[in-house]
Amino acid sequence: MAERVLVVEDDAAVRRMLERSLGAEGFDVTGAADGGAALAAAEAQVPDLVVLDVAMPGLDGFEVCRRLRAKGLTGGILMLTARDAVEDRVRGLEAGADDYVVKPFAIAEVLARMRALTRRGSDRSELLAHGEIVLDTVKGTVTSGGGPPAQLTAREAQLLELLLRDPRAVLSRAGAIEAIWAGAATENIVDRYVARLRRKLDDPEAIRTVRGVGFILAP
Amino acid sequence: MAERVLVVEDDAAVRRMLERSLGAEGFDVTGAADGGAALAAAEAQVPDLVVLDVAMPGLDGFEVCRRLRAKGLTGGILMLTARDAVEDRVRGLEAGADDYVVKPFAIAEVLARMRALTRRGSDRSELLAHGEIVLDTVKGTVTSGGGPPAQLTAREAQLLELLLRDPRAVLSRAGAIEAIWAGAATENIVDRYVARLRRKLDDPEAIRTVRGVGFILAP
DNA sequence: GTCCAGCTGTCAGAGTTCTTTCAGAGAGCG
DNA sequence: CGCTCTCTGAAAGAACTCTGACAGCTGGAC
Repeated sequence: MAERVLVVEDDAAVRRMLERSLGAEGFDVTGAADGGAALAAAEAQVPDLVVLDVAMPGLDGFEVCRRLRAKGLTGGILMLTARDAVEDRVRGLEAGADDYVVKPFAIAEVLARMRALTRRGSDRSELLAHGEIVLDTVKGTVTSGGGPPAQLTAREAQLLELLLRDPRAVLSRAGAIEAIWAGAATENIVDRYVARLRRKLDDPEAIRTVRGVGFILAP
Repeated sequence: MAERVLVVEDDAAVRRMLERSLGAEGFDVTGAADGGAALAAAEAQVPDLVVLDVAMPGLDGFEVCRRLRAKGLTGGILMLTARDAVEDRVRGLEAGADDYVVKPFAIAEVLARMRALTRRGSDRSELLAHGEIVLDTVKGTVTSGGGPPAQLTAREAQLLELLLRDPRAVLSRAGAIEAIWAGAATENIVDRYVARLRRKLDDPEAIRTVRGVGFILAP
């Protein structure tokens, strides 16, 4: 029922982080530490999606990707590539990958790309809601309380999406920065965007501050 | 044990099909043919999930949704909307629905979304309870006696947690100061926070003073 | 190429809330 | 009654949050 995802990444810390995040999103996650393990795992149980690091000892990501496709894997393949390796991306796509995310990546971005890959063929537009707030994650617009839709910027939309994906949990500044800014930003940036969202939502109460912890959507 | 589902759909053929399919999946299904019947059924037995057709004569799905929420229904609401009515989806979500499926729908999709709804709401907060008091140690909120949750400050929450972790023991001032203030504070600080907790718990008796010894939760 | 507009991210200071102490009022006990 | 222990209001200081200002960046228009 849940989508099966195979995470292929040799760095154990990164792999565990991905496994945890994807698992929390409802994916059924399997990890593999190298190309050989990845091929074996894909054989044992065909995944719906593969998240594949390019740089690995032994079989590299391109080769794994090619072999998976050669075996007839039709699911989406998302590659993780280094920041400045433009040609790697081309090679990855040529090898049969569907999309790529640049390292260091924001979790939110990986999730968004994965959802885009699983969505292919389904006609579902991307709406996320909680209370009066409805976010269109494709257009990047929100409506709240029947008012006219407000256009959000990319960051604003990511932050609101993060809140909406887990509407009863407190989102910590650190968690938001990890998910959206890949861990590289001042904590104050979260406050800054929360303030902008509160203004665009036209309701300062829509996002509450939990002092010392983070932010949470009003129930 | 089984989740109670209320299916609200005016087309008898579709309704019966849903009832049969959901029943086969182990849900405990009740059907309603119009908005009025739905509200009555929800009153009689609060459902865990509601599957709600938007287009109905009389009270439409939006209105039913709004009224269910107004009555305090917290369970998931899944709306069935027409294919090309994006606006309807927004309206539905704004009215308090949690998700939607486009008609004509695949029964598998309805099931998948229903399972997603039952799975969610699992906000992995840590709860500590004793008697009527329930402390959420992540959000730092308490509810006591069914009232609305009160937000605690960091220190207040720490002190209450200390009491709740060993609800039958008397907590001495020295012990509390050791645990929370690392031994560096005036003993009076404990009295001060006990007083605040008594007020926020809305029950001065909830924490008793053991003269000459310390404090203990009421049994 | 240059200009412009909008988006991002940082900083510092204003604003708000929490923490802690103190002193004196209040309550229990012999 | 007198003593000790407990409770509470006030207030200073600390911690946290919010916001205006600003500079860098990007992408599009000309």
